[in-house]
Amino acid sequence: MATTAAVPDLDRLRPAGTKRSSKRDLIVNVFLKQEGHLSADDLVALIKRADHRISRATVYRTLQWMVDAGIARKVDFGEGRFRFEHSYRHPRHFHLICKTCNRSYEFLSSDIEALVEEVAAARAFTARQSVVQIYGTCDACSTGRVTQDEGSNSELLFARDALRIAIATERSGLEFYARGARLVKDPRGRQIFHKLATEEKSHLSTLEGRYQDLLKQDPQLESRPTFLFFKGAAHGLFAAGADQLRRDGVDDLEALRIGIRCERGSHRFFKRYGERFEDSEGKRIFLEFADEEREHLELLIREYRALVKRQRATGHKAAASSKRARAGGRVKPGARARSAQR
Amino acid sequence: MATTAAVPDLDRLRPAGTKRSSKRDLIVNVFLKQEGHLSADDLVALIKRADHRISRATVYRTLQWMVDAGIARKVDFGEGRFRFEHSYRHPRHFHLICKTCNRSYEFLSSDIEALVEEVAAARAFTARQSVVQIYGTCDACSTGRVTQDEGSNSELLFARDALRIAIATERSGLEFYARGARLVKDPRGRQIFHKLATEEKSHLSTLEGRYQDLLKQDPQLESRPTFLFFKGAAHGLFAAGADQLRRDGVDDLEALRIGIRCERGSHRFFKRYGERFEDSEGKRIFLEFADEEREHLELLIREYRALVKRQRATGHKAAASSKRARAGGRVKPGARARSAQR
DNA sequence: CTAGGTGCAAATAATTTGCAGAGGC
DNA sequence: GCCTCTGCAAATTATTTGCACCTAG
Repeated sequence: MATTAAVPDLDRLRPAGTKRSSKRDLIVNVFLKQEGHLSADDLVALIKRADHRISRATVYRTLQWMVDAGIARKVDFGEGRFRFEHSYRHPRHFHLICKTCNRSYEFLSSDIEALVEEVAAARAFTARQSVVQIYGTCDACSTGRVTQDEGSNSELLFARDALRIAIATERSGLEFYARGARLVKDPRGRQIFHKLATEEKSHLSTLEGRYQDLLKQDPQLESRPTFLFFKGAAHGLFAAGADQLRRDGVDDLEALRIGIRCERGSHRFFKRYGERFEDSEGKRIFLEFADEEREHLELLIREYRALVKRQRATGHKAAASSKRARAGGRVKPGARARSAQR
Repeated sequence: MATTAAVPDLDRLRPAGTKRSSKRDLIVNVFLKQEGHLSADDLVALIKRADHRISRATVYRTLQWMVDAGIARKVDFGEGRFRFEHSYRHPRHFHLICKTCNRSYEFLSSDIEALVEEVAAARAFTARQSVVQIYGTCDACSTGRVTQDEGSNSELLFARDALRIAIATERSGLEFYARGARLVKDPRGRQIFHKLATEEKSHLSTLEGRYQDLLKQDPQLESRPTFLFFKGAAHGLFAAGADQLRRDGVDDLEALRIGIRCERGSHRFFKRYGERFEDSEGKRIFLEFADEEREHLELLIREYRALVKRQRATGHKAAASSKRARAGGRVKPGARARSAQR
């Protein structure tokens, strides 16, 4: 309910050449105050209660208008009629649809999205949108337990899960740098890892603070079911990196390269992932996190170059590392642009 | 077209208490001779051509009848009306839907299915069926190239891809046993691995022969796009096992245990996977493969026990291995029953 | 004043149904 | 002969539209 309770003042994002009207305003407001997936008929019934002189046709026309304005999204659950859900600040998602009670639940899975993209690519198909619907029986219906408050808007859930993912990544990053600081022998190299571990720790506490703030907005937020399913890329990256650090024969340059690889992957992932959403808190979280990862990346690259230079000056291992030095150099800040792509 | 061209004589799988009728037979035959996704109206048009005295209502009634009989499946591409596709010997699948030409393409992704199951489980939702639709523009429409012969029924494609997966798994199994035969020091242990490598090799050639037979049914079969997308479980199993073999300190018992783990995982996967399909060649391929894996599994377990016994008799490493011996023993043939669950 | 916005009733579109006659077993 | 199948026309359901009138900018 709290979702878009306050009509986004962006109510004026209305389609060009469109006039304001009190009836439409009423319909839009009633729609926004509801949650879930309303059929045109549900909405007509609600509207009639508020003002029975508003006609069915107007409701249909307004629904279409809302879809054009980006306030509503038309969804088809195979019932032979359409339903409408909030679209403003409400990320596109997938659905679990209970055939017993006809309620529907939302979720997002970046893992599924990634596979869908792969399939489309394999068939040279340009995917514009995808629909994933799981039909069956919901928990409430199969256990007969009370209808949980499932309410909670997905904007909040999305932000919560985005933060959880960012935090998990940050933690494994911290673990990576902490281990690096222990394993690297060269005092200078150790110092770099130390510095980055400190950085990560501070980011981590920022993120955790933010997570706590979010929880304040809804006391039960933490206990609500997962909305964003995700195992992808970034999670495993630092863990894998940490494993690599443990292998013997890892010199300081190599350790830095591993760090660069991790940060680059992480940055790309979050950037790309954040970009696919409509304006929302979750989107912002991903993009800001991507930025922080980029800063680490740049820091690592600077240190890497400095180290290469120093070693070259000393003639130390210079020959053995020069090829790789160039490989690391490829990842200069300018690479940012490329990261939006695939 | 060739799909179900010959009306499956199983035409008599018609719903109980139902009589035969020449009109219905006609409609069913016309439907089966078509391919793709027909709307009720498309079918009416086709029927009218053959016998214009058949009414629209009868076509609708027959469509419902075919759905009940398992000959047709009702699908919804969000067009505001339903379409119907073959269901007999035609595995459930997902769709790529071109908004430009309105054609739709089929695919199956066990990877997506697995994720969908995970999501459902996380939400305590009992999934009965799931829909995955990718909307966009198909290759033909975006490149303007000729309409490929896409025809080819999915029964064949499914069988082809099932075989490819089985072959790939068999290959990696072969690789695993071959490596085992090289690495294991104990002559007896080496012999076991050798034997299994030989087994795998013979299975492999059986599967490859079968693959060749399949190709004969459709000269272009091999070049058609992937129908079944799959990276899952079994692929990586043996590869991971092979890696483990390379670690030092792997004694013969340990090597056998690794083999057991691989075969068990592989067996479970194929069994479970085969079971989720309707009767089809692909289903059979998966289930037969699961059986072969089970035989290997049993063989390995027998050898494992024999080895444990021998070592115990010699007093060799007996103490160190006894705990693990029991762990291995858990996997007795009776475990077959359990593998269907999960 | 003029281009939207709205109500009402009629029009579509896809699909279903009641009923009387036709046909399979 | 009984019960299902069929045609036809009318009914239903979800949604759209034509048209005359209303109202914001």
